[in-house]
Amino acid sequence: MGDDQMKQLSPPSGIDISDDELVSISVRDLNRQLKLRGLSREEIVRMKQRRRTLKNRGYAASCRIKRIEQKDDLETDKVHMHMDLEKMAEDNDRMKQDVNSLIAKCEALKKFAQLKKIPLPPELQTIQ
Amino acid sequence: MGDDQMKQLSPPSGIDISDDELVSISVRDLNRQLKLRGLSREEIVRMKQRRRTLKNRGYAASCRIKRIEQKDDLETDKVHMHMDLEKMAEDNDRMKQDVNSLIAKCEALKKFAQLKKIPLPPELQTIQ
DNA sequence: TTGATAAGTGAGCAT
DNA sequence: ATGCTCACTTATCAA
Repeated sequence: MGDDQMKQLSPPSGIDISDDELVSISVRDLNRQLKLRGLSREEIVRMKQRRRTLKNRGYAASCRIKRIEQKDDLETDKVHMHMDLEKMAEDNDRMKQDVNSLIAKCEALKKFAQLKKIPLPPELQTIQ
Repeated sequence: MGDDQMKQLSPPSGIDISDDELVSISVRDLNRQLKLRGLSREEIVRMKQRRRTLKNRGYAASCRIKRIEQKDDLETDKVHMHMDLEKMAEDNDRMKQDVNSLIAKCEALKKFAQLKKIPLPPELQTIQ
């Protein structure tokens, strides 16, 4: 399996190509280069594996970034919903006050009618 | 660095102790065992390293589990807040209707008064 | 020494 | 082949 190049993948066997070049180059171009310089089958396999490893390194990084972003999104959502909830609760309180003051107002009007002995039509007798 | 035992940490050099035993045994007992059987300094170092690696494997696992749980918690919170928001929105709508019907009721009472030519005291003339 | 976590590696799955 | 994700290893930091 792995044997000589652990973190330092760079030039494994006399071929000078940087990690950056190796991951970006197309398969076609890579094959061309490998043939152009006469590399043994072993060396070709190793070069391909190095490429795959470098690719994997990148995939792992984006995977981590993605995970963090998703978590951030969830946390942002949470904050927003908290604000929405608070705003709605305020609206609710305000309206509860409105309802109470309107009920009081109707009561007062009806009290006034009673005081003046004015009979109200039945549909105006209920409150709410 | 690493050389012979990658995934298969178990018996690295003739000493029979399972992964499970090795991670659970105390440092004191481990040292006792290591001396009891005559292990070379090299073997002792490797055994210690194997123990550390096994421990780390466990830490990594709990780290993963923790991450998943935190995400689940966030998602659960989100669902709950969604429900709270909906419930509050309903309350809001209901109260909005209450306010409107109460306003209508007060209007009707005042209309009735006007119709009957009954003068209202000023504090009863405003609505809301 | 112990525990936690970020980065990197390989396995395995899906496209 | 490419990309993603899991489990594992290693390095590193904190307690």
